Amino acid sequence: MSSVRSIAKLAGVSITTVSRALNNDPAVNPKTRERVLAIANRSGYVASVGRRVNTNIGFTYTDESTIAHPFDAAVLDGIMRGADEQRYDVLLTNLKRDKRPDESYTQFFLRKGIRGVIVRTMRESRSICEAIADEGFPMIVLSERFASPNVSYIDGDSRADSIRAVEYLIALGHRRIAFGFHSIPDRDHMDRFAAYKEALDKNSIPYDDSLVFRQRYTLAGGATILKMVMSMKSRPTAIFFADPLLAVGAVKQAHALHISIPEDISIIGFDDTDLRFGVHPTLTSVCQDAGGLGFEAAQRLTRMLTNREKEIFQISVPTFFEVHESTGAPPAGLIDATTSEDDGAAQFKAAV
Amino acid sequence: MSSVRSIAKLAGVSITTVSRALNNDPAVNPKTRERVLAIANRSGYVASVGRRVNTNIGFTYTDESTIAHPFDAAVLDGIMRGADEQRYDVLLTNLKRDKRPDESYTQFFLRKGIRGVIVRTMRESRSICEAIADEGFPMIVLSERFASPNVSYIDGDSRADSIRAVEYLIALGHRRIAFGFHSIPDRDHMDRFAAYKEALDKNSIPYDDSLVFRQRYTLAGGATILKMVMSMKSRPTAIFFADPLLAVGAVKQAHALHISIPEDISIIGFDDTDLRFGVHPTLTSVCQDAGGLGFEAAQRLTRMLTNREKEIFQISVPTFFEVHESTGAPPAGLIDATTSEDDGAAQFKAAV
DNA sequence: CTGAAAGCGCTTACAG
DNA sequence: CTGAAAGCGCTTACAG
Repeated sequence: MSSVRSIAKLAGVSITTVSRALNNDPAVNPKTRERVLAIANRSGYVASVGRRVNTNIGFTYTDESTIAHPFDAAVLDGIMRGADEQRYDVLLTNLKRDKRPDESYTQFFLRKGIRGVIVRTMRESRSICEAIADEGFPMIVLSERFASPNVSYIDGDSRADSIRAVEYLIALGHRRIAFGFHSIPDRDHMDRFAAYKEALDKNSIPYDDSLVFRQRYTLAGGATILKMVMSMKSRPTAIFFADPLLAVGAVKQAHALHISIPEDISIIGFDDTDLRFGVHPTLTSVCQDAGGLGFEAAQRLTRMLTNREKEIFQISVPTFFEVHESTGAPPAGLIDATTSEDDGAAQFKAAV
Repeated sequence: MSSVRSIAKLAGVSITTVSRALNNDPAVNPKTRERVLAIANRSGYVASVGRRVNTNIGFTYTDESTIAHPFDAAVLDGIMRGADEQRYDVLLTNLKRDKRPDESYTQFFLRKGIRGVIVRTMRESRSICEAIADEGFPMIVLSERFASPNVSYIDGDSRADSIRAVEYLIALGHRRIAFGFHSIPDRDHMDRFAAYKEALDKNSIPYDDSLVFRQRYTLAGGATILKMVMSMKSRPTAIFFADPLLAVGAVKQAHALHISIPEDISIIGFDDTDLRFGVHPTLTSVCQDAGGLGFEAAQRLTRMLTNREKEIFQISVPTFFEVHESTGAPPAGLIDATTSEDDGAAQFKAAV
């Protein structure tokens, strides 16, 4: 391996001069510096000590990385913007892949050159976050919540707006409202499911298990839910989706079946980014600013590192509810579901 | 700052023992190790030398970071998968923000702990890539091409498929084919524009400047192009978009105007990810596997680093052309544009 | 299981 | 503008 010593030998100077050249000491003769740097670069020299700054925060997955998902991409973009102020860089790592069984989390992060970490975790790996917090390593968990007072987190709170969304449908006259979510029982989706039930309850609409649809969070999952809803006897007149892709997939399927939104069915989506604007009609949605979550997490973490303080953050950022064009009054014939048992299925068959 | 010395003092052991504990030497008494690690973690100890591995590649922007764009997000996802095999991590950095004027690119990267770099650049910053290559630092430029034989790059070659796409429209009977692209003169878009012209030329269709539309790469830009096309006298019967968002925006606008695709107008999009599937009808598209580009770049770079070889890669990955539902024969009344001067504008007005 | 001492990589005050 | 020497942070063969 290349070192100051080997470079000094090749350049015919002392290690002192090599060190100075590498650190841009103005005292060094420019020609000497040139020669030294050329040799250093050619031999792949890497300082094993010293000047190398260490201003990385980690964006770390406990399990598989899912960086291509719109939510994660937006979060990461926010993290980069948030880390900018204190001039930190962002290192993407994966605990599952690289942590050695014999090292602590702190050791793992320091080995990677990480001074603080933003963690993205699945439900089953929550204990990892608690362990990192117990070690005292600077950390913020993204998009989860913890009861323990020493685990920092930032998450979006979609509960109030999910209730608002369902009540908006109720105010428009809807009574049979379907709920679509994905089959991974993460906190966000369970929150929204609870909110859906709470909104029904507050408005004395009985909860009906047959109106709840679980699918993989894909366009096909959303399409499936739409088709199932439209083929039901006394079908729902609205669907509230807790997942962006499901909502988009449902809209796409509606077009394919010549079902009009919102004339035939109202749809409310959930959006972490800008997907609601990519379809027609623009989706009335509960919206979460994923980039904002990442920004906030990174800014707080890096400020904490700069100030060398130790703080615990437990922050819930409320979502916001946007009304667009995908919601309206229920179709006249279906307002009272009990008196028009078969209209839904009939209309669906006509559409197909 | 915390060091082996200060920790040794606090723990009441020698620096030797501290070093061993930090490196998980099995010879250390577990209780001693516990005590040392606890102190190390508490005092925020960071090894300034030694064991810290340095297996980072950089994903570096020369200008602004655009990580939230679907193309970049997909690329990064591919990079992470590609870096996995050799167990590299990915550090996101920005040359514009952090490079000191007095340091070489190599020094910048080494200071950041980066052993090789994947560069994303704008047209105006191509010279930076050449400078990095001249220094001999391991690098692959993503999604650009270079004539210089010592600059490594990997890019998607969409030219052949862009010609194929336009010729597919011609084969369906289209003669007036509009071209929509964004206003940033990057290589990709200029390539596709050239291909559009070449396809017309090969088929003896005169190029018409008024059928070429430049807009910002937003949904609104695509919507504008669709509206402009539909309101033209002797309007085009098809549009080929060189940008994903423009195509999606056009489809959305068509729905809003009750214009049917492909019955009223055929649309071919360009897709770096999966956007073509998110709309109805699924867009016939020239497709580029952005994740694959990132994967390939990262895998080759990290393998090169592992093998300590120096290679130059100049790789063009062909795109692929997918026919879906957004293309069909031109509307009967508009097949020969010269005989139906006003049909397009009339139909548009009726739709509005 | 532990430590004193040697030694590597690096930087820097001092001398020229 | 340069180098010999001192010194820091760290690791490790050797001794106990």
